[in-house]
Amino acid sequence: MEQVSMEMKKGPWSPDEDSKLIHSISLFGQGRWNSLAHVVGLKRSGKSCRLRWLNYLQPNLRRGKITPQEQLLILLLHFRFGNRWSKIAENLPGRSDNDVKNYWRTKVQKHAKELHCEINSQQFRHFLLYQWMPSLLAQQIPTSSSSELIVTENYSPNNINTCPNVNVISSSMDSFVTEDDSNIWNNLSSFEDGINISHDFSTPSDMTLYNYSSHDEDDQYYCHNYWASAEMLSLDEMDLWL
DNA sequence: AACTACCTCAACCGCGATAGC
DNA sequence: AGCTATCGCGGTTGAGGTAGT
Repeated sequence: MEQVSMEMKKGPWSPDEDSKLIHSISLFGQGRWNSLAHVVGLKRSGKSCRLRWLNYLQPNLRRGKITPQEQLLILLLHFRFGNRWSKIAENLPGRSDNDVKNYWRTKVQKHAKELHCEINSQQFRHFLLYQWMPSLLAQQIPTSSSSELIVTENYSPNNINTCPNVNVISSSMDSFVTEDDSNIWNNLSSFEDGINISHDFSTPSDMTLYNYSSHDEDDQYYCHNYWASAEMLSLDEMDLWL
């Protein structure tokens, strides 16, 4: 049973408490959180220590705004994992499950509320797939002279090459890939083999092909695809996040 | 400048899973 | 097998900051 005592301190951590916890972890490593707190005289529960370390003190944590590429990953991964924030956070280097959870609550749920629809409704999934995610994807463009995002609706196995109802959204972004972002970009660029994404051919009516292409100053051509449906975004055959 | 509304995010809680005795 | 301690997760809260009026 987690130790509950009147002596346990709650609320915001002081710099002194932080340094005590860091010192303790440097000596004994993570785990046995109650003991860690005790040996350096921290009047905090093990639970509180663990949370402070994972969400704030860990040296590899990223601070600041969730970038568009991180937002896109969160949306994609939420289709697959649902509210399993820690699972989603595993794929966002330097972000904690709390960061992901906070983003979802403050941004995504807010959008759903503004649209007067349930977060898990078909209507909101369509909004994510056809508006929000394409707009985020359009910001994922590496240094390039031109680029375009093509959204093809009403996909079926028979019209894969006919591309009806093509909308072209032009966009450009001069400085996308930074040192810190490169890892995330590597994840996104794996969509170039987007045909690997499995899907249910028996119900293809709302399947969508997201095709993102660009070329740089040297005329090197980039093409990234992924398939998605409003019902699900199944990435089962991708080993990217497994 | 003062007030209010909104936003962000750190921190808490409850609960289930797991490990160890 | 049953009990206790610990861990980890998801849901929620609220303090502090910021933007708008």
